[in-house]
Amino acid sequence: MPAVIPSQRDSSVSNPLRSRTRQDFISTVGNLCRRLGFPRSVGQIYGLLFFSARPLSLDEIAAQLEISKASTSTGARQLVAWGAIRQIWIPGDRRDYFQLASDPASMLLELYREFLKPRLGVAGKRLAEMMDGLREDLTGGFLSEEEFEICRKRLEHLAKIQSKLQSAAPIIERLI
Amino acid sequence: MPAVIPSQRDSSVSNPLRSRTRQDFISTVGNLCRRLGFPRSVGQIYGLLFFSARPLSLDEIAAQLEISKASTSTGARQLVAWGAIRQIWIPGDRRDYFQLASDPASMLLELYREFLKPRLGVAGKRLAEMMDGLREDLTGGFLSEEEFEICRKRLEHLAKIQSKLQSAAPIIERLI
DNA sequence: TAGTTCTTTCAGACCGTTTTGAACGGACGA
DNA sequence: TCGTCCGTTCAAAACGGTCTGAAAGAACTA
Repeated sequence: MPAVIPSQRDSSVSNPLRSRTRQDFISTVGNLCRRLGFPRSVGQIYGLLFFSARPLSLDEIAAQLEISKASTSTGARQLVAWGAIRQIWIPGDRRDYFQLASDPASMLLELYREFLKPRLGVAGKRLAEMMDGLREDLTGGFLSEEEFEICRKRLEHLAKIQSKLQSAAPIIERLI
Repeated sequence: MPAVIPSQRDSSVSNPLRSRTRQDFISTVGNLCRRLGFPRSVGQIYGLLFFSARPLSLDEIAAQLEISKASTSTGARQLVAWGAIRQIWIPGDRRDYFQLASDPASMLLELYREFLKPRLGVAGKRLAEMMDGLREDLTGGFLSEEEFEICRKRLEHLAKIQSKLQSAAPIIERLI
């Protein structure tokens, strides 16, 4: 029988569990994620690894955060996909270990490229389609001439903002 | 007894309700809001007013979107606070009318100023506090020397990113 | 002051998402 | 081939936040 659960590791190493700052950090990142529309657990995992000097296994992460292995598994894979953490293989150990990726800025870049950038492109197409649709609605008699003109102006204004943002994209990328 | 509910307005005006493009726009903005963590109804109201040539009353908005007056009231006030829409008083009419604010870009600016910018400032203070807390945890024996050093480096990296973003703030503001 | 009209507030219903325990599947060693 | 060890997937529960109907509030008229 196994002597202890994996999370109760060698206590000769000082236990970061007792660091209050670390707890703060974990819950802060957790809340940040929640506000951004991601699962809180994703942020917690990142926060835990941020304050961990060595790679942690799935079981260790789940035990220290007191969340299920299921959440840990999906959350960790999410973070790996974003380039926020790395999966480490330790020879002779069948477990997956996770470690913070070296550069937190690269994660920001990845998130930007995955979420914001594609949406900006889609938005441009979408706006163009809408302008066409608007014309059809006018000829179809679903809009008066006056309404069409106002909507057209507003859509064009939006399109201008969109192209401005899109042209700013390379600047932002370089910034990070 | 009232003859008709206020939303059933003079049908001599061509009815934008039948514009398919408009429906698309409303649901798109609604979904966008939902993804950003705001109520869908807020986006729907904005979308409706975006395609409306004249100011609409609370009742009209609620009726056209088929949502409750309660949601409409809170949502509209939210949008007014962001500068996205304006409240119009029509002499001799006690109802509140709402109209799209002239400049959608100014709403972006307002949202940026209200949400992103203050958070950046708070984040800076927070990181500084954490650095202090980390030192305390070290002297308190809750962290080993090695762990402290690693965490310190990472926190400093974050702080660098934070200050970079904060210094970029004026650039973004000028962009919009 | 009573009555009307319109907006806001609030407790509870409701909905979508995250989280969980349990079952599954794959890889390894004996 | 069996038993063990891990990671993933799945249905269902739990949670958090929005939406609603009803009641209260505010502003005005007669």
